[in-house]
Amino acid sequence: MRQISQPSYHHGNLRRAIVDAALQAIAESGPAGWSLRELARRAGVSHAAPAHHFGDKQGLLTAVAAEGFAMFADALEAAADDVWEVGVAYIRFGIDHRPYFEVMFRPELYRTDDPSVRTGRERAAGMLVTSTRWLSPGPEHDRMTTMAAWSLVHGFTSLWLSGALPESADGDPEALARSMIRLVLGAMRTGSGGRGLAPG
Amino acid sequence: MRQISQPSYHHGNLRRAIVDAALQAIAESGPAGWSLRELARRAGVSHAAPAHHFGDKQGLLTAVAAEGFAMFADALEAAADDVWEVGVAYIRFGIDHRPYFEVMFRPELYRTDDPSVRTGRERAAGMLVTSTRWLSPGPEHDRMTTMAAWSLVHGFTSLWLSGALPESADGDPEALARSMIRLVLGAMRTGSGGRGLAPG
DNA sequence: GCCGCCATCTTGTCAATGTCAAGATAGGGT
DNA sequence: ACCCTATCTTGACATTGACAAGATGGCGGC
Repeated sequence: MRQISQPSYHHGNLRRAIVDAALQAIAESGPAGWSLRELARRAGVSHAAPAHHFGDKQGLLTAVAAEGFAMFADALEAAADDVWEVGVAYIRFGIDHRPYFEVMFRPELYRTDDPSVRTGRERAAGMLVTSTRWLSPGPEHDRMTTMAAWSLVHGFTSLWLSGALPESADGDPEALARSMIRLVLGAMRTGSGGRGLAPG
Repeated sequence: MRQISQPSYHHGNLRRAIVDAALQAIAESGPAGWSLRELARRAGVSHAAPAHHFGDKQGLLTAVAAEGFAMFADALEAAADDVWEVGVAYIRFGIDHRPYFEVMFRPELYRTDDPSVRTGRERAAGMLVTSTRWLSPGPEHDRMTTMAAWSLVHGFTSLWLSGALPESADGDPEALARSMIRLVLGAMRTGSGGRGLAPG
């Protein structure tokens, strides 16, 4: 799902190489534990080369966030036919694409008003709204239901990534996530009379 | 709940002043948007003065996290008699003490094995475990129930702080949080036969 | 009352970083 | 063949985190 850019002049495709180096660096030491010059060294170019493509560090992180939101929306849409699996997809994306996720939900790192960021973010938000409607006890609870389901999966992902969950040592996050979603959202549907169809 | 330290020699209480300056700087521009030298300038001391008290930047953030976890555990314990209010207290702490919260759950920023950090974190985790036991459908679901309730309130807090929730523009977060907790955890208790007593 | 101790804080320094400006390079259109 | 322009390099500067060595001043021992 990464955007294809034409081969560039000297390097081949420096823009992509820098973004990939950034993703790797973020995976190794967090979204702030690296320098633009280090990325340039990894890509084998001069220290100021990245600035040409991204302007500054915030510009690079904006590109990462935009790419991340696009991939994220794709992942959610791919599960759209199964309400529960949208939640699982949310969590799986965060864990499988940790560097993207860690940037996306840290708005002070990048320019949240970037058009391509906005597009992806709104696409993902739309998926959450439509998929959780099936769980809501009634139209007047739609917003609250969306917020609750979103909080649940986002919280699980954040806690897992931060290592706060004791379970993160051993288990398989996806199986765990699926159990949790079944426990909570299942209770919401049966317990409060959600108007959704049984998934699957 | 801030730890009391004896007045120091030249400044009065530089350690506290630096921590307070850090909290303010984090509130303004995130946990990485400032420098030790800036804090020193704010406190009116030389650029290397903070290093004496905290060693390095990570040491300062470790002190912030430790203080935060202690306050956090206190806040949860203060609500311990009411299961639902523990969740509300979790969210309220994150929003009222945003700088602490943003550091606490970002383990790459500080030394998570610091003894005083560990103490506070374990105290808070214990509160979550005991308070959510009332919601669990049965002992074999205790861990899952804790994880679900924790994810819910942590996710809400994270999303609110990141500005991702559309509701964060207008409403009162505490009222919203209370409604969400009632919707979800209430459904869990009634829907799945939780063995807890009705709160209040 | 005085003195030495030592925690506290200052000054000086160094490599590394982000960012800007100016120059070099090379592929593609004409 | 030639120039244009995107791409990348080189050079520079202020700022930063960290370290080392020196200055300051309150407190305990006498």
